[in-house]
Amino acid sequence: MRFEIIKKNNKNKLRIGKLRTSHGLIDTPCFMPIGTRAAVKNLTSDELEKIGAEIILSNTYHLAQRPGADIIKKAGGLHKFMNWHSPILTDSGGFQVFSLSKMRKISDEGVRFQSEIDGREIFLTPERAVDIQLKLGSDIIMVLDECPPWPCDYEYAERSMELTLKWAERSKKYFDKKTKNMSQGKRSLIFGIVQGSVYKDLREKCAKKLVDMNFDGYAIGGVSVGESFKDKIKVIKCVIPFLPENKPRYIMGVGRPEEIVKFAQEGMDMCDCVIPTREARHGRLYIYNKTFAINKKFYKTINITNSCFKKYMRPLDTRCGCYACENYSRAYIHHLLKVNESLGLRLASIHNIYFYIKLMEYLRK
RNA sequence: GGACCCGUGGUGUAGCCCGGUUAACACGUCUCCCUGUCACGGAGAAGAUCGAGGGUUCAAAUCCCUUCGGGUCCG
Repeated sequence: MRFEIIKKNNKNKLRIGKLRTSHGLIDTPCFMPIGTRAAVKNLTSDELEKIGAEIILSNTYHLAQRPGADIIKKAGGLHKFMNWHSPILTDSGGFQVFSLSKMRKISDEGVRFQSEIDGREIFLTPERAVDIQLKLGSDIIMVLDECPPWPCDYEYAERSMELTLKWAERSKKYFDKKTKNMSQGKRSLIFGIVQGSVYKDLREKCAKKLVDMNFDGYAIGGVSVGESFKDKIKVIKCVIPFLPENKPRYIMGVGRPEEIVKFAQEGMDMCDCVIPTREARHGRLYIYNKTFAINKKFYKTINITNSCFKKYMRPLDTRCGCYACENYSRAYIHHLLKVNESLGLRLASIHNIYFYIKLMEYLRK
């Protein structure tokens, strides 16, 4: 078994488990820091490891463009390339179908992007996306999907979901063919992605069909594109009953700490989000409140660039065990960000990722 | 002694020649936003009665005169 549930919470649907990948075990529920371009921005792999990150996420589209999958393959794979020895999940480029929607065209065959860097064409098909991810040496491969925008009318959502299903089928078929001779322990995992926007019947249909294809895990995509928290919960609640108990569930691209907690309590096992790293760079830092009560307001945020921290000589959080809090004051980090010193970005990122990683540890207790 | 240049938000400048609605821009300051990263990014706010005084004009940062401050060149 690649995924094992160790303990279930009797008050809610939270489940504590372990997922076995070709680069070791990860504890779930887990949060995956994002390293789109083979780096979690401003951090070394060593720092990430010390923070306690067990798995990171990287990106097919961006790496295919620069430096190119072949170069990473030549380097000995993404792990070796970036000196990260724990698992890596790679997103397929499906999110770029949404985020770079101005410069791409979708057809049944795949997605044609016009590079935002040099204008050249990048053609992703389900097969190519799998191929690239295999070259990268990804531990968890995501199928190419179309992440539809929000709001999204029913007709579009349906068409889009059907396309995502077709692509999922092609991806799985291609993946199976390419990996049939690999031993179970070495083989990457491949996850399907449930789409269908906020429409219950579409989500349901998509989930059922994907489960029939027998993926190693199932993701819920198409969230965190502008819809409300309630919509996200609604989607999760309608999808989960159709997902197998013994496979990991991944909610893509979320979220705020309180959202992650709720989703884990609904039975989600994995999540990822740019929030801790991006907001760190922009000065918003996460601080736990005195009593860690998971259902109440358990944290606050501060904007470290605010002038009130100019002379604040104590750490961001005196109870936090991160490198930034153990060694530096708010005033120092305030100063670094104000003068655009990259160390500021680094310390802020360390703190926020630590916050998220600790949150998952609390959840697993 | 003579000729000339420059004084505009905290800083650096544009606008002046050819006068016309709430004086523009960059940086700085302040605040907010960020959800499978086009992202050290984005949005907004505060802040100058244009060195001072007078004149011309319906109207002056803009034209004229005086004056103060800073600078350049010639003797």
